[in-house]
Amino acid sequence: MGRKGERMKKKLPGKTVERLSEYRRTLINRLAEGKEYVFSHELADLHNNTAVQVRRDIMLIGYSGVQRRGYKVKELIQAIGRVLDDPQGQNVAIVGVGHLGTAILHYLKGKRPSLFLKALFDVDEQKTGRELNGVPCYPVDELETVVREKNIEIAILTVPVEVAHETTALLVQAGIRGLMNFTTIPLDVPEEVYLEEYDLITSLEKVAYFARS
Amino acid sequence: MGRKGERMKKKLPGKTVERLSEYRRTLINRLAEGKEYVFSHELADLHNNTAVQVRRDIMLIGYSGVQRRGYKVKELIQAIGRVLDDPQGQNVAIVGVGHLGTAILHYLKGKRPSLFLKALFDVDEQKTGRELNGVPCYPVDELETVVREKNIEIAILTVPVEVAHETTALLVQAGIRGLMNFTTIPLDVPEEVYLEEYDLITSLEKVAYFARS
DNA sequence: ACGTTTTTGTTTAAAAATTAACAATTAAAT
DNA sequence: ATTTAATTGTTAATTTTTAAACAAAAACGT
Repeated sequence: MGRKGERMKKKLPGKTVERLSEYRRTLINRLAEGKEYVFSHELADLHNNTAVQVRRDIMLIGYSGVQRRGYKVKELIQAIGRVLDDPQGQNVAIVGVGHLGTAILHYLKGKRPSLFLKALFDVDEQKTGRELNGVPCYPVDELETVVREKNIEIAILTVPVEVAHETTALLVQAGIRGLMNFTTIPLDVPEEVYLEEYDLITSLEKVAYFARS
Repeated sequence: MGRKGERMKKKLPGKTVERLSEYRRTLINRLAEGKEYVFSHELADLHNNTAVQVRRDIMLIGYSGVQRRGYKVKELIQAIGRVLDDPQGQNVAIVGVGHLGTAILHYLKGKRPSLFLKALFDVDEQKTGRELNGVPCYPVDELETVVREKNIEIAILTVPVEVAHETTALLVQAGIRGLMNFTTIPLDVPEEVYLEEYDLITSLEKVAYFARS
């Protein structure tokens, strides 16, 4: 894959991507506070990691700070954006508008300018056929049509666990490219779909384990 | 720490703990379906990882399967429980009963027999002073008292981001041992408190990044 | 102007996690 | 009974991730 000479941005390590996303949010806050420069050790302290880690992450995206003054906040935000954000933006849907779906709907609203929350899906007729928090909600029956028409690349799966597998099949069928799974069972998707599993119970059990003496 | 001869279970790698938690849930389902044995490659297929990884994880908890027949489902569940679960159980609270807190409240209910959801906290007087889904809800003012009285070790933080830091300070003050942060800013806690950050936006940006070609 | 200090960028080393390799064992097949 | 195939347990190798080390550059103090 990727013949010699072919142009092809190399993907960053997953952990680095996560950290960059976190740095960016902190930086946006700092910028709003009028801070012009930031040192690697400042970012490190704010994120419970080391200055070296921060510098390395920033090095990987090809941005350079100025020695003895740190990184220029505004430029660094832009540099992270060039790597993390798609220039055309990416369309997102939330599938399953229960408590969790609703929470995410509110979280996301207006947070990331290059991620467009374009559709919600639910089976409850109370919810479909109208907008929730400014986003149109469709019946799951129309999922494939809507996903294709609106060119939705990414889905957040917050349906009840009983229908998780069948809903995933629908999404894959509709040509989704990325999937965040918040249900409590692992999913199976084709290789070309990027899957991120997030299991609440697992996280809690992990905290419980390490919180013990 | 840990003088020679002192009994002291060594902690497992975090990743292994996560996987064990996931295996266990799958195993519980398999047991309910009447399956008596399971092969490492079956578990692997269900969790998008390799048979070697599964065997290695199981090896680390000191359980042995029987060759050519796999692992005995019931025993493996118990073996995982001996490692992950506290014999006395651990008490948990959710701080912030918005959509996310409510979602977690419903998720958790009756899921893990050794994690006891003992209290909710909120500032909204509509919610406090009564039970929600069978769990008593207290005003945040009473946090320290209730946490100490009920011996709550673990807190799930689902408050609005603006009060995340101050609420964390309250929890630390009250002697919490583990903290799951669902707010969108990183927290700072003393070393003795185990902190797990889960950032929704970061996860979504990661999916967006890797979903791109 | 010149040395000192601070902070970056990058290389090298260390640690952690994953994967591969394979001997040992056991059930099933012949 | 003997062979064959399948699966575990564990060691070794690889890869990935994190941390350490340090030269180079730039602001600051004198």
